[in-house]
Amino acid sequence: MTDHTPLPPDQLGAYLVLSEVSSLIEHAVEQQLRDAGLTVPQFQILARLSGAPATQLRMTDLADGLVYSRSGLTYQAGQLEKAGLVTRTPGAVDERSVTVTLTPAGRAALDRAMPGHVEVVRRLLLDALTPDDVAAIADILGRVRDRMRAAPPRSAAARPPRRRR
Amino acid sequence: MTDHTPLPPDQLGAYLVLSEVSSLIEHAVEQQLRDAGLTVPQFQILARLSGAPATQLRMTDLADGLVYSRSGLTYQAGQLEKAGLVTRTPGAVDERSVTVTLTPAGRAALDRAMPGHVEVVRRLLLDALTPDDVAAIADILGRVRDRMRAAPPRSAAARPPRRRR
DNA sequence: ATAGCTCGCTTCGAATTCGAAGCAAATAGA
DNA sequence: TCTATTTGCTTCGAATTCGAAGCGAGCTAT
Repeated sequence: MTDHTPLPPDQLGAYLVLSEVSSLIEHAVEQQLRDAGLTVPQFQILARLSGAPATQLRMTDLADGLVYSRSGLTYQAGQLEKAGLVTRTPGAVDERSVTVTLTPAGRAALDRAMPGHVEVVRRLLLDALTPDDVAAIADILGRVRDRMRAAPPRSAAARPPRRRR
Repeated sequence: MTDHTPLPPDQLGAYLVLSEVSSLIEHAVEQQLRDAGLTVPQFQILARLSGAPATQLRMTDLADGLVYSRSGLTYQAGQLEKAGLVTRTPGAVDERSVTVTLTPAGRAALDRAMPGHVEVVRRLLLDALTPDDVAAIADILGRVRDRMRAAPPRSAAARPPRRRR
């Protein structure tokens, strides 16, 4: 009953090493960002905003792309707002939506955190990669990502019908 | 002042796609394990125990390898013990250490969760990889991991001197 | 226009996370 | 040996996480 054909060792190994490396990087990044006074999710939010037109996005747009729970995003947006790194204003067209905008202070915080962030990623990951490696990673994992994104990952399929009492 | 030579786009891309893919996999795995009544850290602990001699390890051995805080491990070990999946006994040789042992119920829980786990990993990751891809991932990320493990990642260097008052 | 759904976000409570501090056993140094 | 340090783990409090439930705005079909 517990059959399901176990994974071949090499496939298992590839999976494990992928998890391990990204865990280690994430934890190192977390550590570094702590020194800069930001958490990982906060940094990700600011980074996304900084790349958006007019440095603003709706909550929903932030949620996609960030692998994050809705309520967690609300919480972190609140934290960022409290810290003055971001403003939340009612959506222009849709009264329900909320537009999150990067403030100058937010930009500054990001600029302050970024060099250390880059340094960590470079030291832990990039310096160990040849240009060919970089290309291979981008190619292979890019295909994997596209495949995963195609079959809706988390937000979709969620929200079961929601029957009314 | 904010210089530090930004990352070349291809390197940045490789980093981002790596993070993204592993995040997506982790969240999918999390979801699947939830159905099996386990959390990710619990599953990882059980999995490591199942592969250890006599299916037992000391807390410290568990801590290394798992990217996890000490106290978090204590917490999860407590949960697993409460659920009867694991026992904690004082270490045989060193009175301070704690030996964690997989129980038959723990083994059963793992056996119950594993097929679904494998299925998710296969569907999301492995089915998208050619044998060459698998080899490339293992090779490249294996090198990265070794390099990271060489320069102590988290447990080491921690514990600053701890001066006595 | 209006009832009933969907959508975007927030609130809620419970569970989990972390780092710092604490404790006791082991070990090293004198 | 006896004192100081290190080591292995737990406890503590605060912060963050999640999913479920809630709320009101917007659609849609009648």
